[in-house]
Amino acid sequence: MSQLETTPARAGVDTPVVIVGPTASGKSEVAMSVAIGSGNTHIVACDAMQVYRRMDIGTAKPTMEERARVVHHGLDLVDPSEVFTVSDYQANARQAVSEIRAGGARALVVGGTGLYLTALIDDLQFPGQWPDVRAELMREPQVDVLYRRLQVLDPIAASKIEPSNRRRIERALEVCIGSGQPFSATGPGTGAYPDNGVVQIGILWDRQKLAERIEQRIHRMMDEGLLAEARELRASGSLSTTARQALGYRELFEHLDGDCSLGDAVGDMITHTRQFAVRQERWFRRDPRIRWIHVEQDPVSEIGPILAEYLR
RNA sequence: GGUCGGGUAGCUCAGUAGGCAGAGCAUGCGCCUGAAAAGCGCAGGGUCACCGGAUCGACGCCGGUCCCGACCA
Repeated sequence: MSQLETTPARAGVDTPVVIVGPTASGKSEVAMSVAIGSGNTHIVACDAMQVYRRMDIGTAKPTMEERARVVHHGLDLVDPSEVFTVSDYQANARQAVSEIRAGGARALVVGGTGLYLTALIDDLQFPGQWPDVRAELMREPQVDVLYRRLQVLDPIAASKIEPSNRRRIERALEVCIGSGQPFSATGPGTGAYPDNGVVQIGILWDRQKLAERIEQRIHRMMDEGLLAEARELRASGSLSTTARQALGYRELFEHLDGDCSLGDAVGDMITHTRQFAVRQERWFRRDPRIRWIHVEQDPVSEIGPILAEYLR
C-alpha cells in the first residue's frame, strides 16, 4: 500500500466493468446475459484473436445474432494478413470505451488476453518501435551476445529478463538502441496493479471441469465447421504472425499441410487450449484487484447477478 | 508350438566393460510493456515386467515365469 493519496475504489458509471477468466469459462455468455438485462451496456471484447475477421468459429467470436442484440466492440478490426499489436488494441479499445461513455451507456469488458486488458485499464505506455534496429538484432545468431549487450545498456531490464528469453531481450534492446533511453525507464510494467477504480470479476472453475468444457467446446467447433474455416483461411493468402498461431487454426494447418492426422490435430488443440487456459489463470491470479467467483455449474446464473449489480 | 525382437517416468523412447537412472512430451508452479492464443524459466514424478541365482554391488550377467510385436510352422 502506498502512503500517497490514492483514488478510492469505486464502480462509477464512467468506469468499465470487467469480467475475466480462462478460455471456455463462459465469460461471453455471462456478459451477453448481463448486457441484455441491463439494456444500456455495450460489450468490449479483449481478445487478441477475435480482432481478426474470418476467424469466427475458432475464436468463439459472438455470433451475428448476438451482436445484433448487444453492441460489441473490439471484433473484426483487421484482416488476418495484417499486423495488429497490443498498442493498436489499446488505442482502439480506449476509443471504444470513451465513445460508449459519451453515449451514456456502460462498458462491459470481456477479458481473455491479459496483456491487452492491462493495456486497456492500466496506463501502460508503449515506447515505440524501431523495425530497422529489430531486424538487425534478429540477425545475431547468439542469444547470449544480445543478453550481454542488454546488461550493458540496461542492467535493470536485463535483471528482469531470463538470459534465454530471446523475444524479450530483443524488444528491450530495440527500445534502448532506438530511443536512446533504457527500456526499464518506460514505466512500472504489468505488475503494478494501481487502484484504477475498475471492477474486475473473475470466473474460477475447478481445473478438471474446465478441461472438460474445453474438450467439449473444441468438438463443438469442429462440428460447426472449423476445419472448413481453417481451410479457407489458409487458401486466402498469407497470414500475420499472430493470426497464424491462433489455437485451433495452427493445429489444423498442420493437418492440412499433411503433417499429422486430423485426430492428432484435434488432440493437440485440446492439449494446447488447456495449457493456454492455465496460462491465462496464472496471468490473472497475480492481479489482487480481481474478485474471483468460484463457479460450479452455470456461470450465467452463478455470476450474472453479481456482475449485474455493478452495472446498475 | 518354434525363432528373433521388446517390456525403464502419465506417454514415446534413450541408457550403463556391473558402481546413486536420462531426454522429449504431458502435469504442477513462476515470469511477462508493440507476435501475448506468443515467448521464457523452475519443479515433482521410477519396485528399470515378475521370481530366483552368481557378485562386495544388478536395470544391466545367468536360469525361469508372464505380457507385447514380427517372422516360421
